[in-house]
Amino acid sequence: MGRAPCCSKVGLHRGPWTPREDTLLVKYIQAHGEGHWRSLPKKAGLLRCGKSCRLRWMNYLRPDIKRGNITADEDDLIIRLHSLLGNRWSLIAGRLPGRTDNEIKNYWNTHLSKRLLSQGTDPNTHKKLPDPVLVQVQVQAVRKRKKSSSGANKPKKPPEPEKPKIHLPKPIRVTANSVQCTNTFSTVSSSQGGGEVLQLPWTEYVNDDENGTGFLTAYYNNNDDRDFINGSDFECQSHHHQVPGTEDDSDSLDKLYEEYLQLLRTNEDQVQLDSFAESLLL
DNA sequence: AAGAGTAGCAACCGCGAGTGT
DNA sequence: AACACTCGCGGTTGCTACTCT
Repeated sequence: MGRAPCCSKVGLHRGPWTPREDTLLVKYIQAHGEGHWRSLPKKAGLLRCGKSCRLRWMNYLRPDIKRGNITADEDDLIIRLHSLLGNRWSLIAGRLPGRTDNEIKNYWNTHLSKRLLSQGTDPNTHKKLPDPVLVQVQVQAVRKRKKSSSGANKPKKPPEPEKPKIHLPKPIRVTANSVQCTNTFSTVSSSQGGGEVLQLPWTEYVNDDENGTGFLTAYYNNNDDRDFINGSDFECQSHHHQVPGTEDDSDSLDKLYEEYLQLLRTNEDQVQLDSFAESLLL
């Protein structure tokens, strides 16, 4: 990506993680816990730098992550928190259980900032844009609409109403039918041959199921450390479950949201809002 | 059907803060 | 006080899928 590597990475893997690498990482963290990222790759048998391992774990493999389907409430909360906190994604993420800073940052950059712009709001300051800028933004939006509707001969799909985008985890480059998985893992005993089964929050390689929800299940056994590139190495099990520790997520979201609304209703005083923002920082 | 353009997002990077020696 | 090391954060990049022409 154009920059010199931050540390010596001779012989280290880069780019997308393979299922095998994920499995190794998850297994290691299950056994030894998080932390000591520097030494972790070596101990876990990974040819990755510690940073990469940490990132992968934090943004993708952690059991309490919920991915996709950012709700309208969450949308609103993100916008409000951003107006208070700015680009402090980790703080914002901390107020959205199961969401990662990276996901929120991406979601902001690709959706919310554009939406605010189109509504005539500066996504950085959350203030109304000055008219000339607003006009420019609107003109651009109109151009874009014209452009996208100009090939109007063929029957087109109806214009999508600000679609609530469903974020599926990015698929790994293995060809197979996809299914959306929730995100957790757990180790259960296998009914097939007594090997250990590691359930990963993976979303690909597995056959569709009508709910679009399932686990990727990677089979392990002690003397067969498979390379999971081959999709046939997986078995998908459908599960519907509560992500651990999130059963009152909506509650806490609601509470926070209510708290904020209350402040807005009862007091326009910036000092109060600031102190609310301060409290979020703690 | 094919190429060009765009959107989405996982992963990378540098930097700064915190901590230990 | 100075240095080394680790970790976490926010900005950026590049790959892939999708859409348009």
